[in-house]
Formats: sequence, structure tokens, C-alpha cells
Amino acid sequence: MQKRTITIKDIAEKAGMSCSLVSFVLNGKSVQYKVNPDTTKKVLAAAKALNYKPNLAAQSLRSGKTKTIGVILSDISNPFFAEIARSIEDIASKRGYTVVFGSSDENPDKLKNLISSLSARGIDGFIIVPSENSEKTIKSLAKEKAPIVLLDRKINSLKLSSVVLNNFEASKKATELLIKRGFKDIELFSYNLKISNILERDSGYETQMKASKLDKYIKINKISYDKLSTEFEDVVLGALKSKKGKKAFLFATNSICLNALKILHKHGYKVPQDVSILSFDYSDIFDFYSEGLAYLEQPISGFGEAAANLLFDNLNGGSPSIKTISLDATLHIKNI
Amino acid sequence: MQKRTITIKDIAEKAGMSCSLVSFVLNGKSVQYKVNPDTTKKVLAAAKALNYKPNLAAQSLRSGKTKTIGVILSDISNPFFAEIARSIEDIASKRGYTVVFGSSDENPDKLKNLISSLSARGIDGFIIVPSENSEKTIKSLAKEKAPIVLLDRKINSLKLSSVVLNNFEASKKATELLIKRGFKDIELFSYNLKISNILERDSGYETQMKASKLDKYIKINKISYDKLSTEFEDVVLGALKSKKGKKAFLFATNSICLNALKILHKHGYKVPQDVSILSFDYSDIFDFYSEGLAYLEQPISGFGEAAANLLFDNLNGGSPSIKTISLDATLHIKNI
DNA sequence: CTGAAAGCGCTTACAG
DNA sequence: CTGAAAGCGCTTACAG
Repeated sequence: MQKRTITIKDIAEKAGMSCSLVSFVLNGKSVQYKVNPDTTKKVLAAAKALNYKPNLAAQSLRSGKTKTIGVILSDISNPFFAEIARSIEDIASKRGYTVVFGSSDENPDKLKNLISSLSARGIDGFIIVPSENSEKTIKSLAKEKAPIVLLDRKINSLKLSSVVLNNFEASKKATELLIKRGFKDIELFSYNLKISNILERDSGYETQMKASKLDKYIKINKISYDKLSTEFEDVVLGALKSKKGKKAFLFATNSICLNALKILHKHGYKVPQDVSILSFDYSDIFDFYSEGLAYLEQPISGFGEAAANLLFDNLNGGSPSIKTISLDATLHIKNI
Repeated sequence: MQKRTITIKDIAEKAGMSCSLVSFVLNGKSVQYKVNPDTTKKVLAAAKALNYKPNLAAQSLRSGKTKTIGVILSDISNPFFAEIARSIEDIASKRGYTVVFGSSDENPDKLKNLISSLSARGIDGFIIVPSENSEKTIKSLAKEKAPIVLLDRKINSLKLSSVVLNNFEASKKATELLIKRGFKDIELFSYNLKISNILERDSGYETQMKASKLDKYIKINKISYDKLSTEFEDVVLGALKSKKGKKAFLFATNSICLNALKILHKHGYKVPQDVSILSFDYSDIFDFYSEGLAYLEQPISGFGEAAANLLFDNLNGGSPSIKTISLDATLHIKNI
């Protein structure tokens, strides 16, 4: 039943030569070590005949590399991060790497625990969505050897590669659209998290409002990440009551928008009669609104791909080039 | 900078004893090997002082175990599977295991590739959502030593543990509800996949329709998994036109339901005036329907937890008990 | 061009 | 109760 596992030694015996040769050939170093072409062929044939699979543990022990990358997201059950996870997974598996995921739930302590347990496993490189207050943790990780790519948010004080949305521009562009459509009373709903993407979305909105001389309309509702479901209803209803002319809501994240739409529906408010909507990210629900709604589509798979490629470049090339890749959002307008 | 990695030898030196003792203590075998309590304390102290982290690769090489489990889902970017992934992840990390995910996209070839690449990495155990036609692949995997738990679908011909929904009962119960509410013209929309969950949902519907003498109303629309977006519209519109009295749609999966709801909305059909809806799984969109809609909630995290626990029982206990765990769905009714 | 051998870090029979 | 040593499977200087 449990056929003994095939090692390099078995191949060496079958092909009638030493383990060294087998290893050279199997690692594609035939040329480098000037292995006789016949020898090379024999090894390859024997390996195939025996259905040889290298023992990763042994390779890791020898090389100090695990061919595994660690990816820490906010929450892999959130569709945004699930899609990123999928795209990283696809690229990594093509490169022969395994991916290990962890979810921080925006909690710096969990992030720290995840990093230390992944780090203990000997991970070759990390892709990290940094939660707030995670600067120190990531800084100390960066001191070890493994390369790191930050995703979705950057930390300016750390010299690390990162892949992010051009959040400021996206948010500014969205605000500008609303203003062009004649809205003045535009409220932003955003999380009370000190992470770069959120802060830049706030800032893009504020900047455009000021540029359009709408300073007195500026209102940023900061929602606590944990309490989205409980306290949020009052905030939304309050905003609707303080109407000054045509009203629009700008949502810094899709989850906030979804919750707001549910509240609107529950209380009988209509889009666009009572308020128009501009959100980050697409949701199935948007297909049920034929007007008064627009959204900024992020290149989600693009994030995963860019981050994975950046990491692999650092992993293999060794050239520790620090890059910030900034991708643009696409504004989709539904008759707003 | 790059502080040399701490090994068991460093601890042995610091504590002034042999590597054997250190290993015994660190593996909690002090009692078994009757290690002197003082020795035990010294080792623990030294390990802590040095901030020792065991080298997983070396442990794996010695033990043949990797402390890693492989989880193959249909698609980790699908919310249903993302939630399962998360719950497995949480349990595994508590047990000190790492999880590696793969997505088969319901494609038996991809499943096979995933299994062989995971298997080559030396995975301790598998949780697999079997795609159709994956019986042979899984059977041959089962012949190797690693324990397997099937998830979401079972394969009766294989003697393997599995965690599934009681699909037949759920579907039957849903159909029964519709009939009780006066519906006769109930159409089922289901995937054209030969996997147990789908087939049992079909069967539950059919059984209840027959039991209620509604044989002539039975209609199962089998949709091809790949072509949900293209050909589906005609199917839905066709079904709406062939109305015989009050009409209800029963959806075997949430993705089919979502697509159908979008089509209804696009063509101006109303719920419940034109048709009532009963779907598997919750979706945010359901909150926007205040009547004519019901859904079966699956215990999604429960699937992940049960599967993980089952796998770990097999991994540690060694008792290769084959169990099928069948969980029940909860019917949520919105004024249907 | 090829082989013998060391060593990655760990665990565990085997002596004592 | 404790230490010396073998060996997991692999890679790679080192000889030849």
C-alpha cells in the first residue's frame, strides 16, 4: 500500500551514478556543472520512471527557503480581500510557491501574532495589508531577511514596496463628479481608522470640496469599524434630516455603503429622490439601482497580481528595489 | 543585523547539557523521559531567553509531518467558500497548523493538479470540496497516507468522512413551504453539475412535488455552470412567460438566484407580483425585498469547523473513524 | 565531467 | 536521569 517515498538516492541507483549528479540535473544545473548530456538524459528518465517528487522539507532545511509566501489580509471572507487572495494564489502557484493566508480583522495584536507565527514557519516573503498601529510590528519584521510588500495601504515612514489605489485622486474625482452634477450637500461616510487608504479618501473629498468653494458643506462622518451595524443607523438618518438642497452620500468603502442602502430601504428613503450615492467598489446590489448611483471600481485582481509580482521580483532577483505601485480606479456612472 | 538563527544546540550550550534533553523538554516529554525537574526549568528558561523558534523544515524532515493541511475549494473568491476558508483557518491556527488553499473552479483537471502539487509538498491532511468527476483523483489520493475530509458534497462510493448539508431535507422543506402557501407552479433552477449537493436539492424538490400530487408542475431548469451569465436570461424569461397561476422559483444556489433577480429587475418583473423567490443561502440583496422571498441559511462556518475538527481528530487520534456529518439548513421567511 | 562527504536542525533509539 | 550518535533527504563545496 504505502509505497516507500522515492528519494534522490533511488534515482542515483537506478541511473547508476551519484546523488550529486542527480541533484545537479534535477535543479537544472546541468550546464553550470557541465554534466554529460547522456547522464542528464538518464537522470531525467529515471526520475520520471520513478515518479520522483522532491522532499520540500529537506530542500528547505538545506536552502533555508520554504517556497512559501505569507499573505496577511484584513479578512479573507470579505469579497474584496477574497478576490485579492485568489489572484495572489494563482500567480504564486504558477511560480511553484505556496501561499499561507491570515486575517488580521484590522486588529494590530492579531496582526502581530500572525506575523510571528508565519515568521516562525520560515516564510520567504510577505504581502501584508497593514492594519492601523502596525508600524512597529512591520518595522521589526522588515529587519529580518524576508522581503515585504504592503498592499492596499502604505506606511510612509517605512521604506517598503507597496501596491495601492490612487485613493486621493479617486475620491477627488468622485467628489468632482457630484459637484458637476449640481450637488453641493455632499457628505462623506468613512471609517475611523488611521490607515492610508481611508485618510486619503477623506483628503481627496475635502480637497475637492474646498477647491469648489464648498467648504461649509464639508462633513465627514467617521464610523467606528467595529460598530458599523449598531450606531450607524442614527448617523445615516441624521444626515438625511439635515438636508440642504439636493443631497449626495459619498462612501469610502463598499461595506459602509451597503449598510447605508439597507437603512435607506428600511426607512423608505429613495435613491435618487432623497439622496444620491457614490461608493467605492462594486456590489451586486448596484444592479438594482438604475439611477442616482455611481461607483469607483478598483482593479482588485490587479492589486494581487502587482503585489505578487513585486514580491517575486525581490525574492528572486535579489535587487531590493523599493517601488510604490499606484493603480487608478474607474468611475462607473449610473445616470447620476 | 541578521542575527544568526537560534537552534537547539544554542540552548543546550547555554543550559550546559545535551541536545537530547533540550528536545525532550521542548516537546513536552519531560515526564515520559523522566527528566530532572531542574533540568526542565533550565531548558525552558534558556529557550525563552534566546527566543528560540523551532525550525519547521527540520522537524518535518525528521517526522515526516508538515503541520500543514490542504484545503481545496471551488473558488475562494466566492463568499460561501471564503467564509468556510476563514473558519477552517481559525481552527487550524489554534491547533498550530498552517492551511494552504486552492481553487478548483469545479474543474476536475485543476482539482487533480492541485492535489498533486499539494501532495508533493507533503501535506498532513486534506479538506476537499469535490468537483464532478473527481472520484478517481480523490480515490487515488486516499490510497496514500493523508486523511481526507470531503466538504459540501459527498461521494458515496468512497469511504471517506464528509461534512454536508442535509440537502434533500432542506430542498424538500422549502418546496413544502411554497406548496403550503398555495403555489403549484414551482420551477427549480439548478446547475447541470453531477455533484451530490445539487442532485439532492433536485431530488428533494421532486420528491415533495410528487408527494403533493404536483407531478405535472415539476420543472427543473439545469443551467450550465460556465454559462450562467450568457444563456440564463432566456431561461428565466421563458419560465416567466409559461405562467400557470401563482408562480414561484426555487433556486438551488445563491449565485443562480442573484443572476435571476438581476434579470427580473432589468425586465421590470416584480417580486412577489410576478414571481416569488426561494433560494439557498443569504445575500445582502434579500434585505431589499420585504415580501415574496424566503431563503435557506446554511451553517457555513459550521461546515468549516466540523470539517477541520474531523480532520484533526483523524490526524491526532489516529482512529480512522469514517463519519458523515449532516447539518441542517434554517428556513428564513420574508412574508412569502 | 563525476563521486564521496559534510551539514542544514531536529528527534529518538541506544548506551550508560 | 543524561549524552553521543545516527539519520530524515537534500545541496554543494571539495577532490579527483
